[in-house]
Amino acid sequence: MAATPKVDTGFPSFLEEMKWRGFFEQCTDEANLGKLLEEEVVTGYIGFDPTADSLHIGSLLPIMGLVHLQRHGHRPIAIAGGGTAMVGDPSGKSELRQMLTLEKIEENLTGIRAQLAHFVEFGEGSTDGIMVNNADWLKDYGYIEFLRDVGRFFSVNQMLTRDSVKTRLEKGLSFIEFNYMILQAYDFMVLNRDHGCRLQMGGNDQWGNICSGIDLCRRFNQNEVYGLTFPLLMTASGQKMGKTADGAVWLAAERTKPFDFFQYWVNVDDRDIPRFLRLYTLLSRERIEELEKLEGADIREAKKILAYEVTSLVHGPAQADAAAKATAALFGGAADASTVPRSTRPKTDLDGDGLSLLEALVDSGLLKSKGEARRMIRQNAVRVNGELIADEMRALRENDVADGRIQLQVGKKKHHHLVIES
RNA sequence: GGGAGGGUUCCCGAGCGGUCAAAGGGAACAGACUGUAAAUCUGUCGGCAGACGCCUACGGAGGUUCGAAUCCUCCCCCUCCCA
Repeated sequence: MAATPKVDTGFPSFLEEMKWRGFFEQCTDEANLGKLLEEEVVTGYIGFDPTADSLHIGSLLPIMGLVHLQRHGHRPIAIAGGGTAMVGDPSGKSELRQMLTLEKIEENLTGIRAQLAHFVEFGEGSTDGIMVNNADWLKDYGYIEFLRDVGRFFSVNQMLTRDSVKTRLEKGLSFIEFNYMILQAYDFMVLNRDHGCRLQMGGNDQWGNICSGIDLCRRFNQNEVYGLTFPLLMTASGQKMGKTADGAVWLAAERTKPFDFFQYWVNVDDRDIPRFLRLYTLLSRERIEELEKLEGADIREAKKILAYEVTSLVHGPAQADAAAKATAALFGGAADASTVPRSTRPKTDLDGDGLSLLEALVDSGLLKSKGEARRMIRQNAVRVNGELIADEMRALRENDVADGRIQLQVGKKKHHHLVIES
C-alpha cells in the first residue's frame, strides 16, 4: 500500500516549518522530539470535538497542523472525541457546557469525518492518516474498572494545579469536567499503545491535558511521548477566530456558503494578514514573504490570495474560483455576476401589487426580519438594482427585472440576486 | 442538612410595584470617511404593523394587585459560609 508522498515543503523540518508559520507555542521536549522526527515516521494526533455536525474556522488551525505533519512524511491521526464530548472539556470555558446525546454526537461525527478527509489523506499506508473515535474505548469502560486501571495513576494534588482546573476552581467545576483530563490522557495512552502514536498536538489550552497524557504513557506503556501546542488565536481586534454576526464561520458549505466564507477572509483585519497567510495557506515561504511586503491598499491583493487559498483548501478550487469571480463582479465592477448568491422566484410573484421588498429581503436571507429590513431602509442601506431605496413600502415589479434578475443589496457587502422565472 | 446571596434581552451588568422592550458598557449591524481594512464620528440594535397599537420577553409554575422584571408561595439551577 503506497504511503502518502512526502511533500517538498522548502523547510528543513516539520518543527522549523511549524515555528515559521506560527503554529509553535510550546513543546514538551523540543530537542528529542526534533530528533525523533528526523529519524522515523512519527505518528501524531489531534482531537476534535463533535459538538456540531461541522467544524468551524477555529478548528482550521489544528487541521493545518495535521496537514503539515503529513506533508513532512509523518502520520496524522484525527481523533473524534465521541467519548469525551459526552463529558465536556472545562479548558478555556467559563461554565459547564451543554451535554450532548449519544445519537447527536454520532451524527456530528459523520459530518466531521467527511470534512477532515478534505485535508488529510486517510488510508492504510505508513504515512496515511487514520481517524478514530474514542467512544470505541471509553463508552463501555466500567467505572470501577476504569478507576482501578487508570485512576490510580492520577494525583488529585497535581490535577488541581493544572490551569484548566485552577481557573475554574473559583467559578465552580463539576466532577464530570474534572475527569475530562483523565479521559484525554487515557486517549493518548491508547493511541500510543495501539498505534504507536508519539505526539499529541492541540491548542495551548490543552497543555495540561497533553502533559497528563504524556505522564500516563510513561507510566502505562513506559514510552516517552511528546506534546506540541499551538497559540490560541485571537484576531487583531481581540475577537475569537471566526465569529461573525451570524455566528461561527463553518467549514460546511451548507452552513457557510463558499462565497461568504471567501468574504470572511477578504474582510480580515490588515494586521492579521501575515499571520493568516502563514497559518492557513500552504503557500511557500517565498511567496508569503513577498505578500507580506505589501502595504496600504495593496494589502487587498494579499487578502484576495488568502481568501482564494483558504477557500480552495476547504471547498476546492472550483468553489474558490466561483467566489473570486463573484467578488470581482460585485466589488470590482466586472461583468460576470453569474456566481452571486441567488434564489429564484416565479414571475407571478411580481403580479398585482408586486412583491414586497421587505419580504424579499427576508426570504433571500439577507436580513432576519421585516423589522430589521425596515430599519435598514431607513438607514439608507438597501439598494435594488444599485438604486438606493427610501420607501419601506416599495414593491418589486416586473419593470425592476433586468437581465432576468433583480439585484438586491444590503449595506456594502451583502448581495443577492432574485432570478425571475417566467 | 443549616445559613447567606444570586438567576435580566447576544455577553457583562443596572433596575426592585406603574413613566420598562427594560440604564450603562461590550459585541454586532448601518451611514459618513476609506482600501470590501483599521481608527473616528453618527445612527440602529425582540417580533408584527405605514402609523395608533398589538404580541412575546426579565430561571419555571402558580398567586396578590387596576397594574409585577420588581411583592408572596412552591419548584429548578448557581455561588459562598457552616456541618
